[in-house]
Amino acid sequence: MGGGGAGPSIRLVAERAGVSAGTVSNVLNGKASVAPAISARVRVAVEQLGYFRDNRASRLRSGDSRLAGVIVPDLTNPMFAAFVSTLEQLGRRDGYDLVVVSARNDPAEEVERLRRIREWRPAGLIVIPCDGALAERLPGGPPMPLVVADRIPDAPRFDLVAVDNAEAAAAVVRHLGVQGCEDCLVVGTSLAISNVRERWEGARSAAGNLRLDFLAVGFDDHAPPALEERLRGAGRPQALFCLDHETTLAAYRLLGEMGLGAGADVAFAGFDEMEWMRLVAPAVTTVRQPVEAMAACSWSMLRRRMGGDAGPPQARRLRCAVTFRGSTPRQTASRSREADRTTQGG
Amino acid sequence: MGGGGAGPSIRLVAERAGVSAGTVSNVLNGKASVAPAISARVRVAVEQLGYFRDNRASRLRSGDSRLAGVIVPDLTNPMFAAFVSTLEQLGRRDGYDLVVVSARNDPAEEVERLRRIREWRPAGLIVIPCDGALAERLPGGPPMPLVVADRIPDAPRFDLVAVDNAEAAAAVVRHLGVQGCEDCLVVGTSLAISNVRERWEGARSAAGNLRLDFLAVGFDDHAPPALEERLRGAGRPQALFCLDHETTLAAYRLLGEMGLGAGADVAFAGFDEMEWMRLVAPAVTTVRQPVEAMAACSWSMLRRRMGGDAGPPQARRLRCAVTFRGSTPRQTASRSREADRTTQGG
DNA sequence: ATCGACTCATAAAACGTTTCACCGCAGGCC
DNA sequence: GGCCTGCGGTGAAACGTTTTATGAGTCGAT
Repeated sequence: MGGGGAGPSIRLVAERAGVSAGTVSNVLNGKASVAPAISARVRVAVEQLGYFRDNRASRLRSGDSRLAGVIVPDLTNPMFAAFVSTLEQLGRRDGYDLVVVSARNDPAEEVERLRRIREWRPAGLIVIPCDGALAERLPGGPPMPLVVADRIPDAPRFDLVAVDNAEAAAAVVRHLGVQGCEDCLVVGTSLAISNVRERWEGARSAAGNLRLDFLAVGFDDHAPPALEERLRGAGRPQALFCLDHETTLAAYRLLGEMGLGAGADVAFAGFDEMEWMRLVAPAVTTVRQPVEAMAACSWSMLRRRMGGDAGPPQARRLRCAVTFRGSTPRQTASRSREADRTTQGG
Repeated sequence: MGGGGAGPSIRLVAERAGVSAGTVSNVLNGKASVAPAISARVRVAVEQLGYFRDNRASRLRSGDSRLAGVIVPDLTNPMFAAFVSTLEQLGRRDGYDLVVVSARNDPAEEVERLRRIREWRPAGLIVIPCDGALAERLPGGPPMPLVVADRIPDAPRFDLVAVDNAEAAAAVVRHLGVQGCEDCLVVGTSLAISNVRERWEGARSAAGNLRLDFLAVGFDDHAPPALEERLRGAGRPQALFCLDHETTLAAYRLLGEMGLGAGADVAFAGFDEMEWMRLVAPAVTTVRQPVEAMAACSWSMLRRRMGGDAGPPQARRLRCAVTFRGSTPRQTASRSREADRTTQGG
C-alpha cells in the first residue's frame, strides 16, 4: 500500500474506521449526510493515520478542477509581482489553487509554459502576454476560460483587462507642455508591446506644439547606447518620457551615470510608480497603474467565465493616476538657456 | 466522451490510430520501442485530435510526481521574487513543475498553504519560512524532501541554505566604526526572524566601542512611530543600520519625510540591495545577498534529496557582498557638530 | 521442423478518489 | 401486516493514464 506517493489512502482510513471508502469521502467533503457516530469514527481514523487527500485522484475523478493558471512576463518586475500576489489572495479566498509561472520575456518560453500548465487541466487562465503577437499562439485545443491582462493581443478574441494607457501618457505630455517644454524624447522597450504602442500614440495625440520623438531601446540593455547618444551633446531634448518600467529604470540610471540631473538638466517622467521614485530628489513624475484593481478585475472576469458564462469577450479599461513631482519642473528660467543650446532646432 | 476536463482522452487517440491505449502511451513517452509506422500513425492522430496528456491521471498512475513546491513569505519582496524566478528556471530545466505560493508574512497562512500544496503530492519543497518558530509546524505526515532557505528554523532538522548574516552585519558595523561613528541605532522588523537575530548578534560582536541599540518595528508600519521618536530631537544616533528589506525601505522613507539627509544628518546602511539605492544621492551603503546563488543551491540540494539521498541534514552558508557608499561618510567634520548637539550623550 | 530469442502490440490491472445505483432498515400511515 | 418514504450506508464503476503479463508473429540457428 502506501502507493507511489507518500501517505495513506482513503481505503486505509475506511478500513480502520470500519466503513466503506465512499463514506469516508462523504465525511470529508460533506456532500452527503453521515451519521454523527460514523463521522466521528472516520475523523479519528483520519487523524490517527495522518491521512490527507490526493488531489490528483480527486480532481481527476470529479471533473472539478479548481485550479487556475497565471502567466506573467517577468516575476521580478514589481508590478507583475504585485499582480500575482493579489491574484493569489483572491484565488485562495475562492478555494482555487493557482499555478504561477513566468515567461521571462521570452515568447517561446511563454508558449512552452502554456503547454505544460494545460496538462494540469486548469479551469481558467490569466495571462499577461510578453508579446502582443504571440498571445494567440495559444495551444490549439478547446477554448478555455481566459483573461488577458495589461497587454492587448492583436486579435481581440479574449476577455481583456488593461489600463488607460493613451490617456495617461497624454496627461504627462500635456503637463510637459504646460511646464514649457519644447521637445521631448519618448523612450520605450518596443512598440511590439501594446502598452508601449498605446502610450506612444496617446502621447502624440496630446503633443500640441511639443516636438516628440520616439526611441526603442529593447529589454536587456542596462545603459542603452542609442539613448546615451541622444542625451549627449547639443541635441539633447529638454524632456525624457519613459513608457515602461524597464526603460524608466534604465534611463534614470543612465542620467545619473552621465552626470545629468533629472529635473535640473532634463525633465524626466516615467511609467510604473515604484517606491524609489519618491525617495530620490527631486522625486520623479510617474504614472501609477492600478495593479491590484487590475488583478481583482481579472479574477472576477475569470470567475464568471469559469462559472460558465459564454457571452462575447469583454474589455475593461482602468484609469491610471499621474503624480506630478519635481522631476518635471517649470522650464521658464532654464528654457532660454536650453533654447540657446539647441540652436539646431530653431 | 470529452469527460470532465476538456480535451480528448488517450483512448480516443488509440481508437483513431487503430492501436491500443498502451501503445499510444509508449509512443508519447518513449518508454518502449514502437514500430515506426505505428508511431507515425499515432502522432498523426494526436495532432488531428489535439490530444494532450492529463497530468492528474499521469502522475497518479506513475508514482513520479515531478512537482516541487516553493513557499516564500512575500512575493512582492524583490529578493524573494528573484529567488522564485531563478528556481523556476532551474525547475524547468530539470523537467519539474513548480507550485509557487506566498504566505503573505502570515504563519497561519503559511501552514494552510503547506497543507494545500501537500495534496498535490509534490516530490519536494523549498521553503523560506516567515517565522523561525513556525517552520516546524509542518504538517505531520511522512517526511518529504525539504530545503529551508534564507531563514533558519529553530530546530535544525532540515537541509538549510542561508547567507552569512553575522559576518555581513559585522562588516557594516566595523565600517561605521572606522568612519568615526560613536553610536548607532540598529533597526529590524522582528528578532523572531533568524536573519535579523543573526545580524543583530553579528553587529554586536563587532561593535568595539561603537554604542549599539536595537529597535524592532514590525512589518506593516510604513512610518514606524517608535523609530521616528528615536530620530527626533537631541538623542538622535549618528548612524542608522537597518537589518532587512522592509525596514531599510521604511526607514529611508521616514528620513526623507523628517527632512533628514541620509549621510549628511544620519549615516545610513541597510540590507538587501535594490536598484534605487544606487540611484539616490548619496547612494546607500548596503549588504547584497546572493539570491540567485541561494536559489541555485537550494535547488541542487532539493534535487539530491528527491533523488533519494537520505543522509543527515546539511547546511550551507553563502557569502554576502557589502558595498560601501556615500550614505556612510566619514564623520570627522560633522562629528564635532553632532557631538555638540548630542550633549546628553557626553 | 523445432526451438529459442527477440520484437511489438494488446488487454487488463492498477493508481486514489468520487459518484451512482442500490439496498437494508426504521418509522409512520393506511 | 403491507406499503411508502427517507435516511444512511455499501459495493462497484468511472476518471485517464501507466504498467505488467501475455501472446502473436518473425527470424535465425540447430
